[in-house]
Amino acid sequence: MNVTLKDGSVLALDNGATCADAAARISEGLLRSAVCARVNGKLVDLSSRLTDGATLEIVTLKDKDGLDVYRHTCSHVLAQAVKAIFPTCALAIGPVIENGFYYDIDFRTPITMDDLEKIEAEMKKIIRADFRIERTELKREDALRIMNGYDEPYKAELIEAIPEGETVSFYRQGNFTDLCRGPHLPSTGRIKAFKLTSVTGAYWRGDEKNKMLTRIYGTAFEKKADLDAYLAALEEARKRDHNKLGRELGIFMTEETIGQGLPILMPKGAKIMQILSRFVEDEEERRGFMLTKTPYMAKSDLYKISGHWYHYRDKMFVLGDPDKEGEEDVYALRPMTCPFQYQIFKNGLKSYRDLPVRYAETATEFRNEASGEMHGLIRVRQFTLSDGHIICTPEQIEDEFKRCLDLSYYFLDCLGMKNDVTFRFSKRGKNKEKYIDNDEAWNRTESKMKEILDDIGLEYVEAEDEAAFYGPKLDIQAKNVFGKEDTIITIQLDFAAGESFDMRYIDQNGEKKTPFVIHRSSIGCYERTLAMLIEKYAGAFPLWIAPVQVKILNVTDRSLAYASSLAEKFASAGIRAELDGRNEKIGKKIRDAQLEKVPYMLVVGDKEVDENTVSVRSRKDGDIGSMGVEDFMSRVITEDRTHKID
RNA sequence: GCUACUGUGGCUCAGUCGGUAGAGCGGCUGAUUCGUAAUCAGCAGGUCGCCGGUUCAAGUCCGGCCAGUAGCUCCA
Repeated sequence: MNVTLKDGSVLALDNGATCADAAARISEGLLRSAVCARVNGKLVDLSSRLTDGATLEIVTLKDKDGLDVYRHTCSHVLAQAVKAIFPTCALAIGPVIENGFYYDIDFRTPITMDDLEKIEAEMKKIIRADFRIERTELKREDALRIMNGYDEPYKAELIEAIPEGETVSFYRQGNFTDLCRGPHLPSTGRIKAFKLTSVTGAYWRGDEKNKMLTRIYGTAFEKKADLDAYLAALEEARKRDHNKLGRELGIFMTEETIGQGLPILMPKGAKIMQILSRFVEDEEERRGFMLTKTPYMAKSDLYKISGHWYHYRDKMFVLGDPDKEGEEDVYALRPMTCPFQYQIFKNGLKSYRDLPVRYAETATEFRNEASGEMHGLIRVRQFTLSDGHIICTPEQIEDEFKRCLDLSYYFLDCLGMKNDVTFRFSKRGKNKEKYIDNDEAWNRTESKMKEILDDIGLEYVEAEDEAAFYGPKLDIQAKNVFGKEDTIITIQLDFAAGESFDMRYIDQNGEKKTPFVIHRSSIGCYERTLAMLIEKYAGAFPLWIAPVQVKILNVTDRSLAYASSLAEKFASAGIRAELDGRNEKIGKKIRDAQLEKVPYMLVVGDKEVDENTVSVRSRKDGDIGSMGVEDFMSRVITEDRTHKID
């Protein structure tokens, strides 16, 4: 029989030949590095038999799929080791993830990090034993009986989800057998470098109503050196953690007597937020937005109209007891700005000529997040959102949506984050209780958004069950140093607000019409965006964002008066400068300014005083020589105005 | 909220078998006036997260609470 290889050549093989036989025919080296095979585009074991006319590609660790198979086998080795040490535990699932794998296990008794070492040792034994890994297939009913017999309720539940009459596959290595679709490495000895990285909890099937299982995370690489490099890179990334760096740099702090999720922005953090919000407000104004300032709280009645009282109340800070007091006495801190800005639209009759109306607000909002969900500046209970709403005619949706995206993209560009984000089209899910019940409107709005996104040519992923309760969203996503993805900016279509808030405008024909609403953030929530910036730049912010742009360092007391006059001059020119007038050696002052990550340091001594110059040191390039004071100032002002990114 | 872990001067950490708290950095004071990543010396600073329990004795053991970290769930 013949099989076609990836390069188009044809390989003649004996009938009944396996993928491994084919690999051996190509080269011994390939057989040694082969992980699995891709036959007719489908990943299979090396031991699987080929058929005449198939297309074949031998997959190695150079291929991401190959690495995934390698790691998946590693998760089976983990399961085998765990079963050997804790025979009474029950296995759930053990998939591959972006940088490794995990296995969810019900230990039935708690385990600790110390147990990880024991498990790793057992895994090494299994790898050394080099068990052959064999695939077998069973009828669903037989598989179910066996799993129930082994007291593996999670596996049994997985099998139950498979349609009756189908066969399911198992993989056996030594005395251990696991339900698995495969494929796998040919033997356990092929694993060369792995490490178990953490142990945490995770709900069975991702549902908080289910039992919490123990999840063991691990990773594996082709070579020990690759594993070490990965672990070192992880260490390196953690040094950029905003939650650590942000505190060290005096950007924010928390205080337990104030409460969870309530960070204090210290002078430097507040400065950055002011720089950003001024910039955002000015640019929004240029693009036709009107600034509003609405109350931080409202009576429950308002949230009842918006629907938040029913869909969102457990996340709201409610003032007063709805059960005891008259409902009109119950207030709640705002979790969003929408219903407040709608009132502005409703104030006075609107004509189609007024539309689109664009409101923007630097809006502080409050959400009572569950206690375990807080994280530095990324997830907090009080935050300030560059919030805004566009009220427009249905015909204007497309243009307005594109303008919103363009604005956000402009801000991301100025922050240097344009290439760090991905786009997510968030749609309604199957759990319809979470969403406003109106299939027609959902279908219409979701297809409208898809049409717009495709027209722009945006690359995006579609996500089920991620929409707002009132409509679909375009979420702009970014990852933190731990690889965890969060939404930083969102643009949302809302088909319901116009009607529920009784918003109207008069059209060309003198008829009352209901407008459409777009919710949008332009630069996101300032706290979260700041967190991402800290991590991106490791605290060394571009000059235009840096809370301190210039540090003036006098060499001796003789140059203190000159240094001090420079500080005043810079301040009146709008340059954020600080004087370090301490009686310290210049080396010490430079070191401190470098650690503070100030973009420019000015060394001024007798020479500079005489010549009316400054000796400039850049945090990035070191000493860059001396220049006239005016020259330096115009350099800083230019970098600031043009939002230069290093 | 759930699972696991953590909490000792402002910061980073040490503190053995339960015997009454230690360092470096930082701060203050003094000396030094110095040219591109740490000058020297002296001094001060702690209800060991909080509350309770066991004990002759608790930073150390036990329980509860608070806060933090990672993950899960949820979300900007």
